[in-house]
Amino acid sequence: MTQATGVTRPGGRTARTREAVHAATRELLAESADGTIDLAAVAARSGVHIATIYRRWRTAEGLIIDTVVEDLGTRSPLPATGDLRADLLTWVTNLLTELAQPNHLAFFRALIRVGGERKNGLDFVEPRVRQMQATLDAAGATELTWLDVFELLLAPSYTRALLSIPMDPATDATRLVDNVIAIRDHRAANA
Amino acid sequence: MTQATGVTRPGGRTARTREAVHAATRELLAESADGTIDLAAVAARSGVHIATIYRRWRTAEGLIIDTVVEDLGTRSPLPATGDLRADLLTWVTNLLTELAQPNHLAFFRALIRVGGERKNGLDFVEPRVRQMQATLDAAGATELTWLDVFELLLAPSYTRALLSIPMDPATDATRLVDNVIAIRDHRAANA
DNA sequence: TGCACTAACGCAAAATATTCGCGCTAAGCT
DNA sequence: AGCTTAGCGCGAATATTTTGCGTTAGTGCA
Repeated sequence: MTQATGVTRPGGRTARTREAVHAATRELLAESADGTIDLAAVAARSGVHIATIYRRWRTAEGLIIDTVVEDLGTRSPLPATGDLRADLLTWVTNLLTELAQPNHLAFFRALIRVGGERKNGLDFVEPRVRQMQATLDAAGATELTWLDVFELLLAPSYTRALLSIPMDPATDATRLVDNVIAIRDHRAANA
Repeated sequence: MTQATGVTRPGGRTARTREAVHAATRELLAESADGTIDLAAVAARSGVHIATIYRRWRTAEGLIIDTVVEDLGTRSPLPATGDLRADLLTWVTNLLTELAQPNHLAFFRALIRVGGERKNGLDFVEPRVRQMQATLDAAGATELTWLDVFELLLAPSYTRALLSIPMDPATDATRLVDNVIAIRDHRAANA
């Protein structure tokens, strides 16, 4: 025996397969109106056999998550100028605008379908929250934590998008951010 | 022609079928660990042919929503004593406790899967919000609207449950309610 | 560099899941 | 009581997902 068993082979053909399927998924997701993709179509467009897709990603949701998460890494950094209100406003406005895009909604929808079974959903939200922490630190907002950001900004934004409750990025972002500021001031006063 | 066409027939056999399927769904949902049900199992337990289930409810999600929504009507009323903080605390603590139950989680998950395609998700949340409005009115909290309740209490609670982010009903309910009170005070001061 | 080992793939068949066509039963109207 | 047809059961057709098996090609080691 010249090689240990159970070793993965991420390079070569496997990498090409992965990239081809991801590309096809991105395209079909962009064309999809309801954030759903047909695995048979992914197989046809990517040239990868459908059985391979089922074996590697198990479900359409898993494939969507895997694909979109890859994109999330290549985001523009968040503002951290020290002006908490302005920074948050920029961030939330961007978020609400993005959530109108069907593929981001598809991502979160897929995430929820997978739910708590395989991964902790927090693992996906955490990178965003981590970036946000830098904005909080720059503003010296020691009264606020990532949990506040999650509860006051992320959760309402995503939930409204998921339930198709219509929203106006400018107006809604302002109210949500005002809430954060009010809570911060309230805690600072009671400290 | 002695009868107009296109008339539905909700009584008799149709009603019996509906009830049998609902009962089977409730049972299987209670037994299910991940909030998923097998339509073949529903058909077997209810004695209703599986083709009928597919025809009437289209998908497992539709069936789950239809079943759980029926139960939601038979809830205990919310407290509306005029003590806003106490009332909200009772309500949110109950909500967080309920969300730990798998079948309620299954409901919301199914709701999101159906998403914006068939119904407006707000239609399901609206009854809860309407009840909550009575609590707000009793406390004379004119600074707050249903949207604030949705954004500050409902959205964070559901999102945390959906993403399997662990929570402690007592601690988390307190913080969420404190946020609402702080925002109310803040708006009252700036009025 | 070449060889041994086997992970990952393609293919086709099997197993499940979903939809459809058709006749029959019985709900609801007159 | 009679007539019409919505809604159901049944079985077949179609679509989706899984599995077994032979082949191809990464990867470590001599």
